[in-house]
Amino acid sequence: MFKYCSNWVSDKCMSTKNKILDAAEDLFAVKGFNGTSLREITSQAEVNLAAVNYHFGSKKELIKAVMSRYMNELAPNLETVLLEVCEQDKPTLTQVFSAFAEPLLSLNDFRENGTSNFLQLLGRGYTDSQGFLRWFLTTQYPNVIQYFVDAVHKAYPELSAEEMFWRLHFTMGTIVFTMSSSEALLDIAKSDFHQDVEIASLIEQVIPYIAAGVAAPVGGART
Amino acid sequence: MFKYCSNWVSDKCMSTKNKILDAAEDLFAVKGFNGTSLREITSQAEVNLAAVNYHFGSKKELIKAVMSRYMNELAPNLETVLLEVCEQDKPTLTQVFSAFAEPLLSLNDFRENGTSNFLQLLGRGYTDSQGFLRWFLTTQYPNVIQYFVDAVHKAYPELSAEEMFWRLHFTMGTIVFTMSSSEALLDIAKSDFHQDVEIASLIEQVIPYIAAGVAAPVGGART
DNA sequence: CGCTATTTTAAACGCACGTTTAAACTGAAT
DNA sequence: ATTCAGTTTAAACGTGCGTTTAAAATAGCG
Repeated sequence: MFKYCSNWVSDKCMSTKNKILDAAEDLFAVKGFNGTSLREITSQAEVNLAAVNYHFGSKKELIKAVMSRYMNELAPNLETVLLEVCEQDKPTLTQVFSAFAEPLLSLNDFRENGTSNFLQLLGRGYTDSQGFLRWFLTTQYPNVIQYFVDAVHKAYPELSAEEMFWRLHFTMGTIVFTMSSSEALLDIAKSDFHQDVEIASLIEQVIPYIAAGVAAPVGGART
Repeated sequence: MFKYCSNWVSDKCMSTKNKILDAAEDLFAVKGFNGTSLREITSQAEVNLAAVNYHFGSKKELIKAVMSRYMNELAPNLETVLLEVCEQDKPTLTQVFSAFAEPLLSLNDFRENGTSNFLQLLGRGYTDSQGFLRWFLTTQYPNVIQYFVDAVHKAYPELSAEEMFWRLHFTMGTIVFTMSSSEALLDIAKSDFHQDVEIASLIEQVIPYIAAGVAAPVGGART
């Protein structure tokens, strides 16, 4: 009775587990964690309702598993590119933020709609469930955050720790909010401007914005 | 049997209605709309469970009522200051965004913790309940949005409509996300930097960030 | 007061949720 | 063929939700 089994188990189990993860991911991204029931998930995954509790233990553990699948794929790549940026003498903020683009976009090879799904999940996790996912991410993947802070500091050393703290959270807000409502926004943009905006071009649009925001002069100077 | 009564009704009714609105506002801000039950609200308001459905008709209408109470207070003030900014020959983006500060902060005279409560509610409304509140706000208070767009356009006429659209949504994201997690962030800041950060100083911090973001050069120039 | 309209109350309704149970099934090793 | 761990299944459990009901309490007014 090896409940909550890991990845070495039989193919049949893997298939069910992954069917659940795939369905949960799609539904969580669109309707949020609280807004998605296990019955919806198991129905879309075409597995039995009890399978979630059998394989994952609880809904909360399923949420963690969905996020971990992405973070375990993404974290090493992010650490690599951020360290690369830090090797330069004087990186620019645009370089720092642009470094995120490639690892994020490569999530599309990992899963269909991987990039937008992951960013939407990130957005959900920050507002749903009273921040337990923020705790989960910051404790499970501290290196990514540390390397990022180091890179920003190297690009803009005049920024004090407090200002850095706030501006990085503003940036997180920009990304996370934009992506969690990206579906609606892309629809509006499509109908208003008759242009097909992809998630990649959205990332391109947001980089100059956050780079300029973080680069804003300190101490009340005016723009 | 005048159900769903308006404001001309007796004092007793007003009292119950307002007790519900006050309790609902506080709980919605902290736990979100989906995360707050009518039983929590009526318990905190010290009224009967059925009072919500008697006075407001449904939970959804209660949510609208909570938001309307703020927007009806805020919208005229915002329209005034934005029109004032527009009267200048060439307003700066910092002036445009700074114009929001005073009306937002005056919500603290309207209700205790009015500013942070309202901004948190705004954040909840954009991610909870699949955007029905976004529809509600944009259709009920279109002038505020229009005047704001006009002011930004006057401050930065080179910005194309598409870029304006995205940058304003990035800005919305920055504000809304920051404020919806402001409680947690202010706690972290307090323990990390041993400084007591108020909502007012948070607004001061965010204005240069978003002003610089919106002011970022167009067409892929580097910072 | 007595009548009426309004508000408050306690209780229940039906429903959907996450979770648990125990039996049925599966497939490989003995 | 039997055994048995691992997996799937149908059914149920208890809980909490938004909402409804009908009776009781309250206020306004002749």
